[in-house]
Amino acid sequence: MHNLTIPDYNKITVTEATSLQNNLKGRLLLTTGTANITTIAGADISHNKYEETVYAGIVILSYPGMALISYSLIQSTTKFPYIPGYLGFREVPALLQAWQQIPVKPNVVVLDGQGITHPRRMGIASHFGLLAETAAIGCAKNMLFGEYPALGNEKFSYSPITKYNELLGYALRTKAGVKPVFISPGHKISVEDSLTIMTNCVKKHRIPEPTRLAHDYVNLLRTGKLSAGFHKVDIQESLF
DNA sequence: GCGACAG
DNA sequence: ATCTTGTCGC
Repeated sequence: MHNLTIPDYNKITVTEATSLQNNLKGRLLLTTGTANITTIAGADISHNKYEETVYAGIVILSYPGMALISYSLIQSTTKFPYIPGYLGFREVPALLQAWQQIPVKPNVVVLDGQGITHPRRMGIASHFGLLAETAAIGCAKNMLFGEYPALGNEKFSYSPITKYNELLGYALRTKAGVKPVFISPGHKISVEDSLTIMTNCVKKHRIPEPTRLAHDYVNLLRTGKLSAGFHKVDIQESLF
């Protein structure tokens, strides 16, 4: 009585997609369940312009050390175009494929996009978290929904993202004088913990390590420098 | 109706 | 997102 069938995203219409988002949002859990986090993943998609082929990847790092442990890469295709507000329908299917070939799942996954800072609270992080049944956080480079007051120019300055007086996430300055990133919980995590966790993932770049490395690795797959599959990283090699 | 609009 | 050269700053 609570299970709904997930349709084929290659055939779904935008109207049906909106309906599914409204159904899925009722299942969101915005409290943190994971007591101790020792591993965190970053997920991202890469593709060549005008092509339906997508290169998906999930990298797993130690937390809070941020050392690369392993990564899962997969090549797939999508018919769903990029439409603001519906990113999950385009990227989640391929990401779930990459997720399935990971033998030991990470404690939390960081997605490149919004979590609940979305018109129907169903940004890609919430969408992925629900379907993969995992804790997930959205870390976006740009805003989609909500407002935030100006934040300080110093590193780690932050300000709340709200909509109709409801706290949805935080704008976080990861480097002094640089545009902030936008954090929001996806699923199975709280707004406050999302900010704390992402703050611990910041190293030397504007983009926190999980999605930054995921982006680098899916591009290595797309350009043929790495092969699809699950790979373990033996020693601390600093490819990036 | 108009403007905005993750990747 | 991808493409693409130079350039400014730490």
